[in-house]
Amino acid sequence: MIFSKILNRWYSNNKRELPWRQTNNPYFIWLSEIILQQTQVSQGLPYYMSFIEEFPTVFDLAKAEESKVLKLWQGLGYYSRARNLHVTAKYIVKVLNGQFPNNYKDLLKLKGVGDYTASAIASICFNEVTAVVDGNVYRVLSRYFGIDTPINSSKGAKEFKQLAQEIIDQKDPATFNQGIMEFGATQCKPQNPDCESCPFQSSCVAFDRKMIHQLPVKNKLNKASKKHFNFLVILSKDQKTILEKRQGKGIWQNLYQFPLIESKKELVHKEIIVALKDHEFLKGNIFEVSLFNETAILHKLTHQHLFTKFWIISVDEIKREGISVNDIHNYPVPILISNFIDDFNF
DNA sequence: AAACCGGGGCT
DNA sequence: AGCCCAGGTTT
Repeated sequence: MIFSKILNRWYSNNKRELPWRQTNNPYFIWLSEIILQQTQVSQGLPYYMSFIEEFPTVFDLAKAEESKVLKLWQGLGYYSRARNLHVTAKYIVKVLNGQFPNNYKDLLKLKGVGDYTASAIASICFNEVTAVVDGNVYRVLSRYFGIDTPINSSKGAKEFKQLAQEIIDQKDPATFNQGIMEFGATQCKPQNPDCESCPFQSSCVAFDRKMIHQLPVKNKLNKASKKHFNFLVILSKDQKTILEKRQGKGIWQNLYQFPLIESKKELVHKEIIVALKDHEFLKGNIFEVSLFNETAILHKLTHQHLFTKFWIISVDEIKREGISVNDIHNYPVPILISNFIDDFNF
């Protein structure tokens, strides 16, 4: 029996009921696909619910302030997704009169939409025969066909895209695409795949050769670098503090944080005092410094390990523009900062 | 082609 | 500690 036939049957018996599977509206499908990039359903689902409630249409999203979009995205990570989501919403409203692109080629022009997302929207919403290749599809195809090309190489990307395009169901690409991803997510899992009850077992190359655990092949990634973050939590007698908006290229762009001193080595109390003397908003000011967490908090990102200390700095008054500590919850902040705000009991 | 970009969950 | 995840953009 052909691949897509078995897959279709498996999917109709095993698919999860998810909110974005109740619709073909490209706005909702686009939103769900952006949220689910690099993100598991369990993590993304509550964010999807918040977004469709707050922004029921692309017009509502386009009207919003970026900081509000980032606030709603807070904790989900890869914040360029949220910034691009907002940029694209405004583009669709202002340039395309609210009309969503209805084919792969035009979808690909949207910021934040690459090959995977364009294929997903084009197939699910418009029945276009374009195969999706996400982490699940890589895994399923590499195992089923016994392909050991590294999936995180440009050669692998081409090879698997072409293969997926060859076996996709021409009549129902939407079900095929969603089915193969769902199959990878819940049955042909990275660890402990359920081969015993798998409908593909008899024709799966990796199962036949006992190679399930060796596939897919992935090139090694670089090790995470280590950095030390010292956040300056400035508190004045009139209950004000300072938050700064992160500018530039690096992580957490356009999110807010306490003033930061970054260093390659761990800093102790004495060194912080020295560094503070030069700080513009403390120069000539009398202040006291205490350390909130004696041992640094380790915040792990994919490419960076951040050893973090929060320094509590008491001053009489904040000369520079400060914010009331009561308003601190309104700003979009990295989860690292958000956790501190909760622990500190602002 | 390689680097960069979060955070949570599992083993 | 290492690996995984419903990828895309920048360099």
